[in-house]
Amino acid sequence: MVSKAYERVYAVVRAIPRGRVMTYGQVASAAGMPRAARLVGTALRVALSATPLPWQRVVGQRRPGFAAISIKDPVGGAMQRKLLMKEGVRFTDTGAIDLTWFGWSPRRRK
DNA sequence: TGGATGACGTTCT
DNA sequence: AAGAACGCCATCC
Repeated sequence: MVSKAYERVYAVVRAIPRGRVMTYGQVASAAGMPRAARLVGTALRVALSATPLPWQRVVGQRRPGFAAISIKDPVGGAMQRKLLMKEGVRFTDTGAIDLTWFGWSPRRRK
């Protein structure tokens, strides 16, 4: 049984289009929990073996306009990067993602 | 019930 | 500029 909070997180993540990404904080806000960014990470970790989900499209905000892989486990992190590159997301030489190109705002829907 | 735990984010050194 | 320190909050034990 999955909690209500997690269900909302999953709903937001499922709405991220292929080739775009959202930060944990953005997902939390969109799910109605503006300050629960950490919960998003926990929810996705649990979801790995629970429900099919484009979990790779959620990344950590590093500085305004840029995000990066935030998974601690190096193996999982490498897999996420691989999946994102495969769907067209480009990484800078320092491993950052330009949110002005690949960021996604569920409100603006474009 | 209470304290520990992060796939976070912001602020302060 | 890099790193430590907090604040956050649903779950876990």
